[in-house]
Amino acid sequence: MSRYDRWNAILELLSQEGRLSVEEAAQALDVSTATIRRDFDQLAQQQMLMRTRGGAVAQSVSYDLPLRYKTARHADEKHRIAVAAAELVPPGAIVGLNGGTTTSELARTLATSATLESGFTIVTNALNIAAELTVRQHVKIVVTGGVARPQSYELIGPLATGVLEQVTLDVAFLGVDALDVELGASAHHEGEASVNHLLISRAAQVVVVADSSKVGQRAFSRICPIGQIDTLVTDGRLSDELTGRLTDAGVKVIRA
Amino acid sequence: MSRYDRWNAILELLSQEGRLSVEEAAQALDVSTATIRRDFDQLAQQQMLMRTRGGAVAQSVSYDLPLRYKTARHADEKHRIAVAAAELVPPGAIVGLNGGTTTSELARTLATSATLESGFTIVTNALNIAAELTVRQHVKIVVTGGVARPQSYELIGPLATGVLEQVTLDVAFLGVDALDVELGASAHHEGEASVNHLLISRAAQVVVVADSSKVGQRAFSRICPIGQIDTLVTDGRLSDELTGRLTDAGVKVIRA
DNA sequence: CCAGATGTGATTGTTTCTGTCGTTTTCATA
DNA sequence: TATGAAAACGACAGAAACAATCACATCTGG
Repeated sequence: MSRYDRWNAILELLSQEGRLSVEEAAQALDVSTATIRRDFDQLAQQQMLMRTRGGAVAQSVSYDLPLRYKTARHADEKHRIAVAAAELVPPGAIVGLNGGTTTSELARTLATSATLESGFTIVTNALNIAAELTVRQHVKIVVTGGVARPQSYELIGPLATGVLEQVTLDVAFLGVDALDVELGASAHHEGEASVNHLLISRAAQVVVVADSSKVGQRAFSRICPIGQIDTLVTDGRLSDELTGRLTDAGVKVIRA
Repeated sequence: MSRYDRWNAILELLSQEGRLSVEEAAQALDVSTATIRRDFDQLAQQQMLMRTRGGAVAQSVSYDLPLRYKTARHADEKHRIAVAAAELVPPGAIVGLNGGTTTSELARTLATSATLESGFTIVTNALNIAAELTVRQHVKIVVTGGVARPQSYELIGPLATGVLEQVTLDVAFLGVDALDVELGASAHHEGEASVNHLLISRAAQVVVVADSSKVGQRAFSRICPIGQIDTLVTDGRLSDELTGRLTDAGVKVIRA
């Protein structure tokens, strides 16, 4: 049983009862109280719960805490990509993020970054990112409106574009389904592509974050041509050939 | 039982009675009078109550509890309220929901309701509700944009109002911090009150959902006068006297 | 197979909380 | 104003919870 399983179990218990004592948790999960204390502290650090003397209380108004400790595919690559991308953000910046697993990981990394402790702003159309980071006091979360799309948690449609037209971003991080030198960035869903297109058009700088398996692929709906992309942050597995072609097209490639 | 639980209980007793003696509190919570005195002093320091010799009295307006005190309160009442409120929604309706624990419970109830299996639409400014219900295929989720407020997960500000102006609702369910016959509905935070005000102004029918402890209370910022409220769904503990006064004011009261 | 990193449990000293007890302050009444 | 009872305060002690540390087990990549 990994630590993440235990964390999930703790959050599960906590969401049922509203509060949980160190002793109870230790018995329920069959570990020592020292471990539970460590877990509580770490979860509290992530704003998942509130520490009290002798236990912990549920933090948010939502009973159903997000189950964020899944063991995902390419987790390691995504994490490295996120760390490298986070370094591009100066304190106080206004950052745009669309939906996707890589951008979600990036959002977490940004929220826990030491250099950004003084605060910054995230503008996003991804519900999961917004819901997860809302509890962090030093991050201002601005959400586009719109209709929620179940598969990706992204908000799309005219309401989303209406809000995006009213904001300006320092840098937009774009998670994509596919990135091709000729076609540019693309997504599976035309509604997402449309909103993502508008998101990057509001940004002074456009950074695509994608693991190397996405590069060279094409998806149904085009987001933007390759020329609008300033930077690509990907993992080290990207071939030198693809890297060269992207660089020739004017994209700065960072292989984390 | 942690100190925060005790503080919760003290504030709970205090809001019911209006005043509370050291001796009463010590008996009710089964701790020494010394502890109660310490608690009273600490709560007074946080402006949660006013100290008197031998006891404490409630503040005139209720403040937003700091997050750390909050535990799942009145879970059972909230569930019954949610079930009763859900019966007011016909299939295919467009339903507005603001943030709060009661409306969150209502959202879950609506999503699992058998009579609504054919589908309906939720318009909300509550991130937690949106994030939780997005996965349900038969519910269309429309989210207002805006800036996320950590304490309540509500989206507020001009971006939120901009989106709300573009929609029309069949029925709006309003979770409130306080409901008073003279003052109407009110919230702790002026930004929330403003958005909530707009939400109900877009609705053909306005239903307030609140457990009985909220009725007769007043909070900082007014949402709307009592005349704009069509129905109140609350729990069975609401006194006949308060029920009568609300009915006289034109509000249909449902005690679940 | 080893070196290093990570996670867990036990031990030990430290902090925090709470109740008791004695003293001081406050308030009502004579 | 004096007085006595109730309330509040301050100091102390015991208990519970916590933090720091160390030792051991497990895992991982070379």
